[in-house]
Amino acid sequence: MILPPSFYTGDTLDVARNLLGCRLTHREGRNTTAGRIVETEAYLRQDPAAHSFHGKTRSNSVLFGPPGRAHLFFIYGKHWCLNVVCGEGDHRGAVLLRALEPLEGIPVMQERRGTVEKHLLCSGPGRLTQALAITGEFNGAPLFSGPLRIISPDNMPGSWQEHDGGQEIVQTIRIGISRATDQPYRFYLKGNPNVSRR
DNA sequence: GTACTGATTTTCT
DNA sequence: GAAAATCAGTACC
Repeated sequence: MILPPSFYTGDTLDVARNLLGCRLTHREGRNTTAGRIVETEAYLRQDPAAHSFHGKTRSNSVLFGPPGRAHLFFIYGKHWCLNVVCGEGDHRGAVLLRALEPLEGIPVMQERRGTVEKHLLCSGPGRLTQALAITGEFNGAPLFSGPLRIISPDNMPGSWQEHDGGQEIVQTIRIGISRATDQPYRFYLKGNPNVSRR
């Protein structure tokens, strides 16, 4: 089932954890690409590392809008990164999708990424957007309707953490930031080869 | 396998 | 003008 808007109004850290195991799909005619989310990072409202920390600007305005939408930002002159807006009011935050396990449209991903190695297709925030062809045009797009969607795991909702037969979740510090580096807001599925870094 | 470095552009702490 | 939630290539173990 498609994750409903209400899923995203929860606590940002819970959303980051519960997104693990869910499926991100991009449907574009015959080129559907999809992957299972295996790594996320949470960025809270009062978080010096968050892009929203210094207030609303032109590029981050989506972070101040309704939850359940995509926020795309361009970084280091090359890469698009995909945030999921979540929380409500003062608790609003964002979840950065950092890595997927490729599931659908793998040949298309290989072509877009310029490699056939499965573990290099979506193992990083810039890599997964390139593999699924997600760019700035999706900034503000909903994740519960339209071409971009996040689907819950196939079995019972509420059992994300068990759905892989006791799949363990690792919680640790975030990557690639220079502020609030000691906060354990990164989550990934233990042992998954598609995680960007151990 | 890890470690270092350059690329390239958008944004505004 | 500097910084940025990154990646790919190269060097070396």
